[in-house]
Amino acid sequence: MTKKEIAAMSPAETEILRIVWELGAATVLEVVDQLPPERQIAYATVQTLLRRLEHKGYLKHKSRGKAHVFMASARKEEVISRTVKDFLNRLFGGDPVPLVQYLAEHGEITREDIDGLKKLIDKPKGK
Amino acid sequence: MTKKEIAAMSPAETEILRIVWELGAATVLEVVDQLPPERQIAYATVQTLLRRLEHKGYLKHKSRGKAHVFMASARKEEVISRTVKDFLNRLFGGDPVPLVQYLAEHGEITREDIDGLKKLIDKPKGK
DNA sequence: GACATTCTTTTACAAATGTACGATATCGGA
DNA sequence: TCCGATATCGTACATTTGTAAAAGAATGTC
Repeated sequence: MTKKEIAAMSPAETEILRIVWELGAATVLEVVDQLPPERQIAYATVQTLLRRLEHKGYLKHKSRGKAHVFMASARKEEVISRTVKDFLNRLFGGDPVPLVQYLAEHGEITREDIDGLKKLIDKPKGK
Repeated sequence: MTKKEIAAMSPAETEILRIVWELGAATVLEVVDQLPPERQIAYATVQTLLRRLEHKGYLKHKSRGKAHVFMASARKEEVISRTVKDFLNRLFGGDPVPLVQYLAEHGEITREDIDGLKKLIDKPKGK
């Protein structure tokens, strides 16, 4: 625990958070329904994960009827930034090139994707 | 634990493994010396991590004098593949494009990197 | 208003993780 | 051969993680 403002999340939590992001806002059940078929975990488990994410500051919730609707609390951009950076540091010592290289070599990204990226770089965003 | 042949490694372990890969082969002390300054953990801790990595099948060791020299046991390519895939699944639902996009937007990868990638894609490797 | 239904809260618990101390073994010298 | 310096081994232990059952509360329905 270095000096991280916000507690890191576990892999399982990460997946749940992603689903909430995807849905914008979601109840426990909605998250459960969104889990990939090869990953069936109990309703109660998802609930625990959501609660933990809220504790850690990633999510907040409000009530809709009896159900809790969870939604992002921390800025997604920032969370992704920290998470990717951390991953990169641990697996590649911080150098992103081997990662992207890996993706390219394994056909995970296509030519078109790359052309798109080029545009992104040429035209620095948000300026 | 789905049906993974080899036990997943923890973040801390991942970092240690990367260092061993980087050095090719290394004693505990050599790994310790390679840790980034902002991450100072005790000799004994590194030892434990190395031991655990060996147990899980990522490393093996042989003795050089009194010291153990650790080196890769599992195929690096494969380990990276699994690790990246898992990360991608959890944080981006498996889609690599947002990840690379993030890297591009944040100046983590440059124009040149991208041009290099293009070559990789155009010329499918190992064929 | 009693019930079944649907949610949340509380509580649990084994396994994994992060971190490290103390005891023991080994090696190179004096 | 005894000593100090190095290393490893065994062990420990508080947290976090992954997973979930059980108990309690709110709701819509006859």
